[in-house]
Amino acid sequence: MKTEITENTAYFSGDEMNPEIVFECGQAFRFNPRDNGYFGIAHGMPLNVEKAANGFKIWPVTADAVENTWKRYFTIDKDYCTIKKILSSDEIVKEAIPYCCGMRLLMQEPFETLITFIISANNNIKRIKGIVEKICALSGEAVIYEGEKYHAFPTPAALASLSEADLTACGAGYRAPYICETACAVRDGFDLDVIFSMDYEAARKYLMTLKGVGPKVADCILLFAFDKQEAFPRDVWIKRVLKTLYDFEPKNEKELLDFAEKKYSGYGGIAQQYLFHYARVKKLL
DNA sequence: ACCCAGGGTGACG
DNA sequence: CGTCACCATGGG
Repeated sequence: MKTEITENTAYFSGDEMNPEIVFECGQAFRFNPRDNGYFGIAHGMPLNVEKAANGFKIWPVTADAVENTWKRYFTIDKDYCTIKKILSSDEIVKEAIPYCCGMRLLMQEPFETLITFIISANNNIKRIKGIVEKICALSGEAVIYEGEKYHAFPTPAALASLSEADLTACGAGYRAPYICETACAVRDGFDLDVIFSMDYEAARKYLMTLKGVGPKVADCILLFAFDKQEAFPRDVWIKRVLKTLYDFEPKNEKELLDFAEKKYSGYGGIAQQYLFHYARVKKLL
């Protein structure tokens, strides 16, 4: 996509981007509707995101932040037009694509993605958002924007300093000890950035050594923070889609990954995201 | 009261 | 390797 910066606003054009789909599709939990777009905190900075001519705009930004942070966050170099063409060879994804106009996968911060998807286990999106906001208010650094106070997602050290009781009070339920243990592990040296240089299989195993991270959560983290497009998170919705639309019920992990690889030629994660959104808006049982 | 939500853990074959 | 009870919380 093309980038243009005027004042404190950056415009990206050349490919569709729909903030509503991007932020309501269950990959990110800290952006909410505001005016004609969405507003949230990412990388410790406040950000508005809105549709614009053949693309979208974000503000307030500096040229530095656009170059070093936001281009990457929004994966603006990824060409969804081509990906859609490839995925259209599957008739069922082809039917889902029109419902997903402007969908993009983000590259979110690894630690935030790790913790929020631990919270996502056996939970629903509305409640996940509530829990995350409470945790941020409790231990995230304050961010002031237009006179209002917001909070960054906590650092590993800040989150690790909370007690299980603190997290339970935020509504984390039985996931509280998982969050504590995993936050401590990262604070004490578990390296998340090394995952960028690992292949999908190795990265998945590595993440699953953390408490509260199983196969599905690991796939979400790999897809939504590390851009590992082979990841194929399998939640209750996707299980329904595969059964209802493909008459397919995988017996094990390998059978599912082979299916995804064959059907979606390396873009399983993106196909999955289209199907997830499609299933939800169509309320597929 | 029951069922569900972007599931994982630990125990047991 | 597969199965299964159990886990907390709030909304339908």
